[in-house]
Amino acid sequence: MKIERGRHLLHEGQTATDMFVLHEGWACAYKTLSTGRRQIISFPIPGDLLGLRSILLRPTDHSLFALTDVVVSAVRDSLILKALHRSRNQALAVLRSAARDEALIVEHLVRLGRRSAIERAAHFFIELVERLRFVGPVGKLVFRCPLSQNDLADALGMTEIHINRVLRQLRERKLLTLRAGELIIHDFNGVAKIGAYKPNSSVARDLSSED
Amino acid sequence: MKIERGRHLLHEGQTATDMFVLHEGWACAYKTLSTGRRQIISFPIPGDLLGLRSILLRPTDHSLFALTDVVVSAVRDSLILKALHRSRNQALAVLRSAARDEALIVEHLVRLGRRSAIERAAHFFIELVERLRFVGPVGKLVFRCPLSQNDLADALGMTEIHINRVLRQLRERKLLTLRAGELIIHDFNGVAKIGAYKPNSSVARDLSSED
DNA sequence: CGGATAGTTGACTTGCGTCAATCCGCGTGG
DNA sequence: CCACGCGGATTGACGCAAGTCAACTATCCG
Repeated sequence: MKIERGRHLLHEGQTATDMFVLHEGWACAYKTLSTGRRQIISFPIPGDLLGLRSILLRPTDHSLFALTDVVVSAVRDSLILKALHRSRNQALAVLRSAARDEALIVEHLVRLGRRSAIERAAHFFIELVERLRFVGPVGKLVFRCPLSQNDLADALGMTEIHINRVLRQLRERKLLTLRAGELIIHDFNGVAKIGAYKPNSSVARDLSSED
Repeated sequence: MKIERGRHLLHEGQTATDMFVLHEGWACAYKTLSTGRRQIISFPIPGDLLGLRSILLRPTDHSLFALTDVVVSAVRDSLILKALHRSRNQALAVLRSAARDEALIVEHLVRLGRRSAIERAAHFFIELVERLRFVGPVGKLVFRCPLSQNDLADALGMTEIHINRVLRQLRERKLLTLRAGELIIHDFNGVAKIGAYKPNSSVARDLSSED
């Protein structure tokens, strides 16, 4: 099932009947405040499960949005319920996936609460890179990263203008460059240091629980 | 099982074998940064399940700390696994509880990302009051609330000094008073307005899933 | 060429942090 | 009964990180 860039998979307040597995493309989960400001909760990437919470707690508290063209498969809620019943391993897999989501959200919360703008950005990019599973800590690393500065601002709790200044700093200090949808890490260790990044096992998807 | 004020139920990095049901008292879940700063993730209150994530993702990514003397019962991880297997309802109950936790954390994340200090505080207190289940939106409301200004600061992502100033403002504007472990809401609607609080169904514990 | 979308930059303002006292309530022991 | 110490709360002066406002530029695309 293809969804094109700029469309929603799920709207806040909606009563969802299915969740999604993301196969290709980038999405984000976000909430909107009554003032119109947006806070991005997470950026699911291919392989992630989206909207589990939305089928457990209805109506849903967040929106899901396609940042690029996206390929997903929808999973009907009744299927999840069946999976819970079927085998302990499947139930455990669902639960683990939820726990992993939560861990990522908690990490994001800590970023927002207790770090400066540049630390937040550095920490975020390192985590992102780790999630993309290119783990080599040394040398030049290049990734596709179609996030706009506006998206980053809404995720990292700052203004567009300020994330721009932060990115400039990171670029000038030869730490990383984000341009034209491409993220280049010039100095992994340098960025990790600014972000005070602690390697975290729950970031990587747990393969053992997939069947 | 009694735990006295100031003790930990769980340490970050530890490999937990059980989770807890909180019966009496107040606790908090937090993470520590390498700089020594602390970010409080949540304040579980009686009736809440603590540390589900810690038995699913090991070693655990957060600490659990008793803010007051606390009464809990420990639940061995094997029991949870059995519960998953036993009945679809029990599996669903565990999953719902996890989802509710996550919803609360997401709400907290949005607070930190996109609200000013006074908005964060106001929003936090309204949510707290709702969780304590005294729902009446009008009149004078009084609760036990043993959180120190330091705890609040670490939860709301600001300094002790600033939360003090914010509390003073809320007091002077006759909105709420926090003193000597007692929270008094003078003007519920006024506070809710500052916090731009949207009532949220997932805040209240879901009784239907308890058995 | 014009119009939309995203990124950049500068000047100015402000919310919140930092540093440094001081205060208050309370328990303990001389 | 008073002195002392301790943890938490309070206040003031000052500085800075990040927000706001307002252009301006680059790129793409029809």
